[in-house]
Amino acid sequence: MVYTEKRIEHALRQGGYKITPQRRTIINAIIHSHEHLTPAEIHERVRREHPGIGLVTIYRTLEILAELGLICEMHAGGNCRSYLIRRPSEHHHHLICSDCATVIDFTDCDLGELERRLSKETSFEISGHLLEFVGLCRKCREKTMAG
Amino acid sequence: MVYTEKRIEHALRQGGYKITPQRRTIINAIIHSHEHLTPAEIHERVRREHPGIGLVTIYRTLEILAELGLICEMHAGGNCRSYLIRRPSEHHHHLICSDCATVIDFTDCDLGELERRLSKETSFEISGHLLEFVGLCRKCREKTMAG
DNA sequence: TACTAAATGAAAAAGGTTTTCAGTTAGCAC
DNA sequence: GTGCTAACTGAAAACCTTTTTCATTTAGTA
Ligand SMILES: [Mn+2]
Ligand SMILES: [Mn+2]
Ligand SMILES: [Zn+2]
Ligand SMILES: [Zn+2]
Repeated sequence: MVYTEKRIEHALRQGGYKITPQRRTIINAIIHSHEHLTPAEIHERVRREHPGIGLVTIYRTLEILAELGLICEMHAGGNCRSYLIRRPSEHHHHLICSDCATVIDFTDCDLGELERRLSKETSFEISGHLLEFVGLCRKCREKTMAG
Repeated sequence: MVYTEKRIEHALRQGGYKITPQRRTIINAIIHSHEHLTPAEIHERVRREHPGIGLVTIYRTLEILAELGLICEMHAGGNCRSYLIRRPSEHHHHLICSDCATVIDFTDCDLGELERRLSKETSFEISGHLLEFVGLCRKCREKTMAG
């Protein structure tokens, strides 16, 4: 199941939220990006099509979309959240170099069994997970050796 | 191998950093807490013993300790980082309720094989990982059903 | 004891996020 | 269509966390 524009609008209506031009534009920006976007980045993109839109509106819309489980919130280092549309087929994780911040995506996390066990033990209904590995990439390791 | 005060001080010296009363107090606060502490929380605790210490000093010390790999940096929701001393024996992860923010710790993540494979495929030297599950706890599920 | 690089704290600056509020609009009833 | 109302928007201000700057102090060493 992939979240299309239509589906997302339906979910919004279900939740008692209105469909506004601003929200449509924001949703589109997130759907059409395969990158994790920060609120500021989304604002920048949305502005091209909808100048005058406020950054506040981005925040408010993101909050609703996250609450409805339509987008994933990510927390990387620093203090920048970023958001990605929830695409089950593109579920992925990150391997991050702690030195140069290079990011490598990987898709197979294989956490199903762990998830089932945790769910059973804790009575949680688990809806998602965040997995990140941190380490040193080859370049940075070689740099360290040399220095 | 557990990070004791002595060991941490040794690591600091190795790195060319000085041991100050302020740093000692900060390290102690982190060592003696089994909770994840935010910089502000650490400041609050450290103040009791060392009034007048600046929040800046907390930030600067945390940066060094993280750089030396002596503490783990965590990124939960919101924009609050938190830190925990690195205790290999207490390596753990979180299951977080997206509604009421209840946190349940779990220890067995079993990511060794995945880590080895990623390391091989990417030539990264992996030093750590972050794993969090998000879902709804029983109480919140029941609340939703009822409402 | 004297020296120097490193560390500290106050204050200001910088970011990111949230709140407030007056004006606007989507969705619905008629 | 017309009107109504709750929801939404944008500007500005408030809020919080984190970083930078700079004058002063201190740890570690000679
Ligand atoms: Mn990615
Ligand atoms: Mn914990
Ligand atoms: Zn690197
Ligand atoms: Zn809950």
